[in-house]
Amino acid sequence: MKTKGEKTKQFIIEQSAVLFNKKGMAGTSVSDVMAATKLAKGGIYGNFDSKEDLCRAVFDYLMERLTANITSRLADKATHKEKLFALLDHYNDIGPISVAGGCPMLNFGTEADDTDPLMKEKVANAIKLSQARIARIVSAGIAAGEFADTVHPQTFAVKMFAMFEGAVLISKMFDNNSQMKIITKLLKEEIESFSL
Amino acid sequence: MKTKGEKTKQFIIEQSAVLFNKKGMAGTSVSDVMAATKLAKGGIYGNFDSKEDLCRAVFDYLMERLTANITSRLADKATHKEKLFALLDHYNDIGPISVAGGCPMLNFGTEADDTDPLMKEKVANAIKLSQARIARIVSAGIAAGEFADTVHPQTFAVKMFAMFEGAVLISKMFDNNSQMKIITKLLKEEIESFSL
DNA sequence: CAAAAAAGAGACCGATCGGTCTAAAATATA
DNA sequence: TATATTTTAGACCGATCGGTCTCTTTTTTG
Repeated sequence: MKTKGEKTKQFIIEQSAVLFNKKGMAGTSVSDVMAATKLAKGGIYGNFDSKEDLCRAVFDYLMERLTANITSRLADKATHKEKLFALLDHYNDIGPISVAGGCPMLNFGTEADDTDPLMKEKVANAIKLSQARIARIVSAGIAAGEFADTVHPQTFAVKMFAMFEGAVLISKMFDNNSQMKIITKLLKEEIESFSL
Repeated sequence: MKTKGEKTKQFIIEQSAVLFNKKGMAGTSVSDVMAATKLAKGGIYGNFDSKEDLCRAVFDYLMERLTANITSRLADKATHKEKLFALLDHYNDIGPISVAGGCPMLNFGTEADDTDPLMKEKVANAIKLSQARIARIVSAGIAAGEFADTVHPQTFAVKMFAMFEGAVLISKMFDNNSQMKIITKLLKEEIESFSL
């Protein structure tokens, strides 16, 4: 059974995740976390060595949630085209309203790149995994005879991922997802174009 | 003639631009700016009302520089295809090494989106201008009979810009521009495909 | 070159930063 | 239920935050 401490630790992560994703790592203070959790200093530092430590846990948590969300969306899809479309819809949903501050890879990555090498590596790894998921679906689709074997899985993954991250940034700045919709549409057309 | 104060103001902006672009707005302190400029508090606050004020000036400066750089790159290009290619090369150059911390729209935009509405609007406007420049070249290319009139300038601009911003993020996280090169290549192929 | 104006130095401000530590409270073990 | 252990509150720490203000220095103007 879960010990009290572990539950509190998880609670802190959950309550502060949105904060860090919205206001950034440097922009979120430990006092902010205290306010969000209604815990005192001791409650925070009894569960985390430092603010940095908490930041890393938060990023991991956000990526886990994101992955779980995607996994569940793809689970019941029969064809690989449907899987790719479901992936598109997922981004289409999170991009616009910035549900919890938008894509953590974009948020944490942009802040970490010149200041926090460890976090930077975590983000790099998350990007790798995200792209690998796309490439994997395309590969499987080719193997299943759904997609033309002229399409290069890794290249398409790079393209799709880059387009999305760009679209997330744009959608957030404009406070609407009109451009995200354009990007989604373009990618669906491209997927159709290499579908057999 | 330029007054001393104006020169100092410009000097502060130039010296602190890289700092803000690298470490972020929240992550850069006034002391950092003092160290970079070798000026005392009075020197900074005599020229800027607040740190926020300086941040905005820095963003404007970075965008001006970026625009000037692009303008000069496109100046001597004869065809619109060449202009688009020159634009691609520009991003290919700044993307990888993160010369001065990478794209300011990405850096400032990501940080500002949930915390600084004024900056957010500045970034949104900069994105609009960047996309408009691309769309304008494509439109002119169609008018000049260089490009097929089936291509939609605005849609292509959205796509190209999003792909680039995504590629900048990726390149920074991986500390290399291999994916930026892929993105560049894909876009060049697409431009070729609608060239007559 | 003298007077007026602008610019900058740096002491100082209260608030807040991330983090530590002890003592009390809550929980787990027996 | 008594004891051992874990967890949390919150006072406290020095450092630093963004920002102000006065006084000196430098620059501009006549």
